Amino acid sequence: MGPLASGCYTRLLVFHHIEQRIAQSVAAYLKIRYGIETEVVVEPPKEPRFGELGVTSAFGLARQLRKAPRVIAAEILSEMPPIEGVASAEIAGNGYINLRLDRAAYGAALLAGDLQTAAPASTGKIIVEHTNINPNKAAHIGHVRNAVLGDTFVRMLRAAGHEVEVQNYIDNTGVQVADVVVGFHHLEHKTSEQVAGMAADPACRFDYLCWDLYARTSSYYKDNPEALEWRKQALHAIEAGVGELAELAHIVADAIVSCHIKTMLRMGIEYDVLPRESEILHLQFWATAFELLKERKGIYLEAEGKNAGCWVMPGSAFSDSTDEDTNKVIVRSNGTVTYVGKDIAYQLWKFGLLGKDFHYRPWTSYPDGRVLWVSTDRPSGGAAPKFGRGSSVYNVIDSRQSYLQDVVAAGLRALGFLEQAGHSIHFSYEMVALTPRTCVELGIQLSEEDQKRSYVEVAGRKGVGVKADDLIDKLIAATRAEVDARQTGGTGENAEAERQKIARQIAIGALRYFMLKVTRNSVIAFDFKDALSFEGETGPYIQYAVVRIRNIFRKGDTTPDEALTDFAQQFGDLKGHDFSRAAEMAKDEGALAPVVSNLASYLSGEANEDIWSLWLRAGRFSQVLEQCISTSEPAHLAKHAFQLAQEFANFYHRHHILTEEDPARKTFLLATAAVTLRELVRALALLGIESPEAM
RNA sequence: GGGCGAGUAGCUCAAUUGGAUAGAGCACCGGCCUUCUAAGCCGGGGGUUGUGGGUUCGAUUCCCGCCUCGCCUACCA
Repeated sequence: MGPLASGCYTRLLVFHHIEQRIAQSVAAYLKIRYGIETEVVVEPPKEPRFGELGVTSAFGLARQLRKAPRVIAAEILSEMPPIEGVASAEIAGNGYINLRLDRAAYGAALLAGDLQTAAPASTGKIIVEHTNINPNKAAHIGHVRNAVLGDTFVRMLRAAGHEVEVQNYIDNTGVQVADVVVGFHHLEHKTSEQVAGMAADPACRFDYLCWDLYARTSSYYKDNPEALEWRKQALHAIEAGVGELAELAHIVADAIVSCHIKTMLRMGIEYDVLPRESEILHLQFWATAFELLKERKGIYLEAEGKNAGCWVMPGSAFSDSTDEDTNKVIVRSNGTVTYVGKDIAYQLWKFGLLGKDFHYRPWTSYPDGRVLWVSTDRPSGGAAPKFGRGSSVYNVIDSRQSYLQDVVAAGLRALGFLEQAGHSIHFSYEMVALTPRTCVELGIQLSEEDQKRSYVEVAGRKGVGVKADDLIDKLIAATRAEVDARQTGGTGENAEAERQKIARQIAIGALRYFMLKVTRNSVIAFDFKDALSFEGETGPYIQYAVVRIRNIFRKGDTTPDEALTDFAQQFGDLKGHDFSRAAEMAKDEGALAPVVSNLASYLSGEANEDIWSLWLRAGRFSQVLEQCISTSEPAHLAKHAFQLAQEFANFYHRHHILTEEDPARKTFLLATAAVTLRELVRALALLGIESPEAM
C-alpha cells in the first residue's frame, strides 16, 4: 500500500462523502457504546433492493460481545443518532444493516457541482517514471501498455490535486543501443553522417529500420559469437563518449527518442523530463552513490567465490534468503557498474538524496505549450524547472523486473533512507503477449507447442511484436472506414479533417481502453480481433454514449449548462450549495426544499429505479478515483466509466427525452443527461480518452 | 532447486480487498430501426471459482498441501 492510501481530499462529493460519513459515525458510535475501536466497512449490498449501502460490523463484534449479530445490529439501529444523508436503515439477514440514502439530497449534491479537491496536505511532489523504452527500435504494444498505464495514473494523481512530475528515462548508453550501432557500423558499413542522413529523412521510418537492424544484429551474434567483441567495443566507446561509434550511438538514440515522443503523443502522452543514462555517467552520479554505499556498508567487496572481485549487495537486504547465491553484483570485477547500480543512483536523485543534479535543455515543445526537457552534462542557460526532489516515486515497470526493483529499494534502505524506500513504489504490470492467431496474422513462425498456448511472449530481440504506430494506423484505418460508412462529420468542406479527427479519437479511445480495462497483474493476450473491436466493453462504446447525449442537446437546441440552469431555476437555486448544506436546507424546508422534493419524486418509486441507479453511479467518481489511487489500479475507473455508459444506454432506450410532454419532467431528464455527460467526459479524460462530438 | 504471479462461463476478463443468489464483454440462439444515431437495446442458454484440507456466522478472496501454466532467479539492460 502506497503513501497515498489515506484520503487526501478535504472535501468529497456525494457517494464517497456519504460512505465516509457513515463509516465515521458508526465507528464513533461503536467506540462510545462498546468501547471497541474498529474499522467500519461500508459497501453496497449485493442487490439494489437492499438499499444503497450496507454495514457488516455486527458480525465482527458478535464474538467479542458474545451476542448474536442480529441483536447487535438492532442495538446499533435503535440507539445510533441519525446520519445526515441517510433516509432509513433496516436489519437484514443475520445482521446486515442496510441503509437507504436520502435520494433527493444525494441528487441535489450531484447537481450542485464539480468535484472539489483541495491540494493534498503536504504530501509533496510525486514522481512517476514511465515508458523508458530503449532508444534503439520502434515502440511496441508492450511499451504502449506501460505508457498508457503511467500516463493514466498521472492524470488521476493530478485530478486528485497532487503535484506530479513525469519522467521518461532514456538508456542511451546500454547494450541495446550498442547493438544497433554494431549493426550500422559492422553489418551495414554506414558512417555516422550517412546514418544521420537517414534519421533526418522524413521518408525513412528510422525506428522501423532500427527495429529490423537490431533483430539482424542479434541473429548475427547467434551465428557468429565472436562478433560479441564488437558489442564490447561499442559499449566502451559509447561510455567514453568519443569516436565514430559514440557519435553513431548519439545519433541513433536521439533520433529514436524523437520517434518515441511522437508515437506517444499520438496517444496523448506527454512527459516533463527525459533523464538520460549518459548524464548519469558523465556527471558521476554513480561514483557518488558508490561512495555512499561503501561508506554505509550497503555493499561489500567479495573476496572469493564466483563473485570474487565484485562489489555485491547481500541477498538478505532484499529477500528472506541468507544464501550467498542470492547476492546481487552491483560493480563487476572489471570495475564497471551494473544497470541496477545506476538505477540506485537515479532513484537517489529522484528523492533529492544524491546531492547532485543534472543540467537541462529543452528537447521539444508540445502543441499545448508544455516544454519537454532533457538532461545535459553542462549548463545550457535555459531556465529549467526544479526536477527531482520527489517525496514519492512510482516506477512504472513490468513485473519481470520486480526483483531488480526490490534491489533498488534495498539500496535506499541500506543507506538509511527508510522513508524514501517505503515511498519507492514499483507500479508493476504484467507483459503484453500475442495470441497464436495474431502471430499467424503477422507471419510469425510458431512451434507446435506455442500454437497450443493461449499466448506467446513478444521478443524484441527477434523482431517479433506489434509496433505501436502500426497498431494505431490500423485502428485509425478501421475507425475511419466506420466513420465514412456513417458519413460522420458530414459531407461539407471540412468533412475530411473532421472525419479524420473523429476516427483518430475513436481509435485512441479503443486502444487506451483496451490497455486499461484489464487489471495490472493480468497478462494481456493481444489479439487484433479484440483490439479492433468497437463494440461491447470498449472505449468507443463509452464515447458513443457521450455522443448520444450531445446529440440530444443538439437536437433539442439546448446545452448541458442550459439544462442544468433551467433545472435550477425551475426548482430553486442549486448553484454553490454543497452536499451537507443541501441536506440541511431540505430538512428546514428552506430555499432548496422545492428542488429536493421534486427530485425525491423523480428519483424514487418503482418506475424510476433505473434513473436513480444512473444518478447513484454518476456520483461515484471521487470514490472510484480514490480507490484507483490507493490501489494504484486505473482499471477501476475504466470499469466505472463503462458501467455508467451502460446505465445511460439503458436509460436512453427507456426514456425518450425530447418527446417528453411534461415540461418539468423533461427538464429533469435533460438534467440527468447533463450530469451523466459531465461524469462520462470527466472519467474518460482521466483515462486519456477524448469525447468526440459525433460518431 | 528458490522467489513472484496466475488458474473463475466455450473465449477474454471482473468481483469495491472476508459478505447476501459469483458478474461483464465476445461468441452462440431469439427478438427490437417511420423514434434523441442499431458503434445500440431487450431476452435466452451457459459455473463443483484447478484440487484436497483448514480457519468462521460467511471463503473466488485468508492459511497449509498437491497439480498445471507463466515470469524472474546474469559480472544483460
